[in-house]
Amino acid sequence: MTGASNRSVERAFRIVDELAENGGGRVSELADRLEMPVSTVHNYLQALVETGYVSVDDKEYTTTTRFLEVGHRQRHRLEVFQAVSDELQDIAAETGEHVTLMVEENDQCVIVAVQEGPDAVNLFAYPGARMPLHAAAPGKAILAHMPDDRVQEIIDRQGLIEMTNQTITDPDVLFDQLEEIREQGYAIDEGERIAGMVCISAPVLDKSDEIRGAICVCGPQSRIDEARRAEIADIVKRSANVTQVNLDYV
Amino acid sequence: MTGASNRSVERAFRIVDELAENGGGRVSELADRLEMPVSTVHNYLQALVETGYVSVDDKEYTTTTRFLEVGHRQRHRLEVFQAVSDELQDIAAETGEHVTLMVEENDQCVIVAVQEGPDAVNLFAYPGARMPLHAAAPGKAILAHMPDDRVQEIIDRQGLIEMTNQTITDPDVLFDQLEEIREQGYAIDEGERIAGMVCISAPVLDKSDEIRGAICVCGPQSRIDEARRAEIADIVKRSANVTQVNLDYV
DNA sequence: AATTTCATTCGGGAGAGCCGAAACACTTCT
DNA sequence: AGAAGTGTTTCGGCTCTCCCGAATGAAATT
Repeated sequence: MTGASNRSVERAFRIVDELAENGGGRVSELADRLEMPVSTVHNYLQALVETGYVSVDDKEYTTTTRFLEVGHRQRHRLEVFQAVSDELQDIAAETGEHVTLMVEENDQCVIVAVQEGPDAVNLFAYPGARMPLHAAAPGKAILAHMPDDRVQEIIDRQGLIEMTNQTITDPDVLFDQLEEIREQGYAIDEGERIAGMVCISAPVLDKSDEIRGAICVCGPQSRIDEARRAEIADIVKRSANVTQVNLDYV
Repeated sequence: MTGASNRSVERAFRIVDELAENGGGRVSELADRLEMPVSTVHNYLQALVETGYVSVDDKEYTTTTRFLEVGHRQRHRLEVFQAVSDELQDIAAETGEHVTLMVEENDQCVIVAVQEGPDAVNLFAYPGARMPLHAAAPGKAILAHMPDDRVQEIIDRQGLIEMTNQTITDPDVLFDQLEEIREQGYAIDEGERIAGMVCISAPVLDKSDEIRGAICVCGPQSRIDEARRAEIADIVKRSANVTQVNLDYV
C-alpha cells in the first residue's frame, strides 16, 4: 500500500483517460491538456499504439476496441451479470422504462448493463458509467447492505457530494434511509441525482447476504405516480430475487 | 514509426492482457506466466491499481469496469455504430439468428455490436472479439471494398490462416471471391471460420464509397437452406443500405 | 511447530525514459 | 513564391526511475 508507483504507467493511463474523454486527440492537443512536453506525449502515444490499445489515423489518436474486449470479458465473468440474464430485458419490456444493473467498485456505483424499454427517456447511461453511491437508488440499496462502518469509511473518503438540491448530504439522514431501505426491501430516489427523475432499485444479495449489486428502474417523475412506484418496486424486488437464486447456478 | 517504445507501457498492458485473458490473477501466477520477477509484477499491479484500471480484492487482481467505460465511450462515437441504430435488433427479430456489426481495425475484423435473435446459436461472440478478415463473411465484405493493394498488404502481413478446412488460403481464390462479392452486394461464408456455420454479410459504405463496416447474420447450416440464404442476403443488404443513409445524419 | 507458499518491502546500480532543440511536413498567409 | 506559422517527428545526452535480487513478513498446510 505504499505509493509504489510507476510514472510511465500513470502517464500512459492519463493519456488513455484523456483520449476516452474527448473521443481522441492529437499530439500537441494532448500535450497541452496534460501539461506534458509534446515529445513525451508523442513517445507515449507511439508506445500505446504498439500495445494495440490505441490507434492512429492521420495523426488523430483514438482508443481501440481492445477496451471493449477487455471490458466485456471481465463483465462476462461477473457472477451477478450472468445471474441477471434476461431479467433486465423482461423488466424493460414490462415497465417500458430505463433499466440498469449496477455494482459497487472503488466506492462508486457503476453501471454494468443497460436495457432501454420502449418508453425510456434518454439518459447518458452506458456500461461503465459511474456515479456516487449516496445519490442514486441503486447506490443506496447497495450501501444499505454493507456494514455501517464500511458505509462510514466511504462517506469519509468520498463525502456526500450534492448533485441536485434533493441529494442527501447529511450522514444521519442517509443512515436513517438505509435502515428504511432494509425494512422495505427496495430503495427509491426522487430527483436526488437527476432532477425530475425517479429511480427505484432492489439489492441483489447472495446466500451469505453479501451485497452483489442492484437492479434499477428509472423514469420521469411525471409518468410514475404513487401506484406505479409500488408496482415497479414489486417488479424490481421480484427480479432481484430471481437473480439471487440464479447466483447459485452460475 | 521507429520503435519509439516504452518498456513500462508495454509491460503494463501485457499484464492487463493476461488479466483479461484469465479473468484475473495473483502476483506470482502472473509473474510465472509473463516470465517477470515477482517484485516487478507486484510493482506494476500496484501502479495499475492506482490508475483505477485494475483492482485488487484479497490478493486477486482483476481489471475494472474502466475498460467497459472507455470501450463504450469509443463505440458510442463510432459513426457506423450510431447509424446502425436499431437495425441489428430488427434483423435479429426477423431472422431469429445471431446478428453482428463488424468493423476493420489493425488488419482484423472486430465485433462492435451483437444482437442475438430468439433462435441464435451460442457463439463466443462479444463486442471487441477479433477474427481474421479473410475467414469470415463480414471480413470478406470489408476486404471487397478496399483497394486491391491494401488487401495484398494485409495478406502479406497477416497471411491467410486456416481456421477450418473450408477457410480460403489461396490469395487468387480470395481475390476472385472479392470480385464476386462486389457484384452480388453481399458475402457468404460456409463454415470457413467455424465448421457448420454459415454467415451472410453486407458491407456498409459511406457516400464516398469508403468501407465503414459490415452487418452479418450467422446460423447453423442445417437451418439455412438455399432459399433462406437469399432471404437473409436481402435483409442484410437492406439494412446495410438503411445504415448507409443514416450515416449522413449522425 | 515446522515447512512451504506467496505477497510485500528495500535499496543500490544500470539503463530507460525524459524533454529541449532541431529537423521536417503542411498550411496559410503576404 | 517565399515566408511565417502550426504541428509532428527525430535525436541524444543527462538524470532519475524503474528493476530485480534478497530479505522480511504473512498465511496456509503438514
